[in-house]
Amino acid sequence: MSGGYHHGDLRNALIAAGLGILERDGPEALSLRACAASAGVSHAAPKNHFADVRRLRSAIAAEGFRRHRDAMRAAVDNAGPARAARLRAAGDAYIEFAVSQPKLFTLMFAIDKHAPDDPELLAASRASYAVLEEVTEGLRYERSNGLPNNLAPQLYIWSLVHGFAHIAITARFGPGASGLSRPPTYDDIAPTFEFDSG
Amino acid sequence: MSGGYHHGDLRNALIAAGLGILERDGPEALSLRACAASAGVSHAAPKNHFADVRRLRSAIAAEGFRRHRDAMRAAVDNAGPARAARLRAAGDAYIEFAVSQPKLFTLMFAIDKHAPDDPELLAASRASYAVLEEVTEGLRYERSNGLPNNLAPQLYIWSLVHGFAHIAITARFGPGASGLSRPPTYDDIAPTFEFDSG
DNA sequence: CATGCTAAATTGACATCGTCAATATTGTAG
DNA sequence: CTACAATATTGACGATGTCAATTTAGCATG
Repeated sequence: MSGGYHHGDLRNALIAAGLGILERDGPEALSLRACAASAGVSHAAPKNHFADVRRLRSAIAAEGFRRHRDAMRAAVDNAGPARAARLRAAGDAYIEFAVSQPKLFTLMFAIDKHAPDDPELLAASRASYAVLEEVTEGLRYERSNGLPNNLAPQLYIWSLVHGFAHIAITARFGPGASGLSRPPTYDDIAPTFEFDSG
Repeated sequence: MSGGYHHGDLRNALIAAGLGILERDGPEALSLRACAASAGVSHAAPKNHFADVRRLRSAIAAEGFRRHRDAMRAAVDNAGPARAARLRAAGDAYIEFAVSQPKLFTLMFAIDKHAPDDPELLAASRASYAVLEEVTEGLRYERSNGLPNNLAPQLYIWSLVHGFAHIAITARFGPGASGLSRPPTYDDIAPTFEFDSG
């Protein structure tokens, strides 16, 4: 079946091609036609699997979120039972993923380039967030500055980690490349937190 | 001079047109030709002022950073002398800017769409960061979790605020729209900090 | 085995975009 | 007044997303 008129698994082949093109040539080169060519099919073949370019990008972003989740999942599972260690492992994996694959990470959060209603992307991103929820469960969040404690600690941690990762990638604005001469880690920003007893 | 063969101030007119198109029709519509048409000139006229599309986007992003800075500057100047109030004002302005103009804010940090060496953009972004540096000066940053304190409090605050703003805009991944039913503010994430005496 | 249906891929076309080269126009310095 | 430099126009090219029409292959049904 391979090489014939019918590809067999063109949808996944296009996603794989897109991941390669994105990594190699950047987001501007990530076109429907380039993916088609890379997969060895004609320029209009993707139409049968993706309604438009946004759908293809959404599918690639969804694959990015799955890998993002897998990276955090593996790191957490490898971190032992201590909650602080698990949180740190997840944060490290989050940042490491972003820094090692900045183009994919950027696409994952480039909402303008997505299909606004892609259920696969929604599910994949929620699965990724679920790991953060898991490792921040039972986190106590006390502030002594007298301000109202409006936000869940999950969102606090996520904001901190995500912002740091995004800034490390962008490296514009402020001291170049976040002012670090080595890869950034969760320890760089880890705030003071305590878990509930147990 | 207006309406004639020579425009007079086409460069700024194109930036203004671009800001309008970005706000109204989104980043996909922000094309060189659309800006030219909106400014009432032919499709190739921008070539005399911007070498390519990336230069135009960089100029628009630079204008975004100037407005971003002005918003924080005004908020800080309006916040009185208390350091905590000034920090809060800057953080609020940062987040408010991002939420009220998400497309412009996104473009400002969309490094892939910029000219990598635009000095105007670099200067504008640094000026914006300078406000954050100012309001975080003398901030004490103590952590009791035994982790190394690697990062300057400026970068910690910036990561937190930027991440929260970016997440509030993206609103994908995790609880919809950051789980808030009202506009996010700096108070939502303000950590416990103290300033040096004085 | 033959037949027809359907999914999937191809070709060809079109509008739009960024970019370039050639040309035309204007303002201004000499 | 004249030449020149800056700026704008026109026309063209390749690349892209998308659509319509067509062709092919796999599969079920008789």
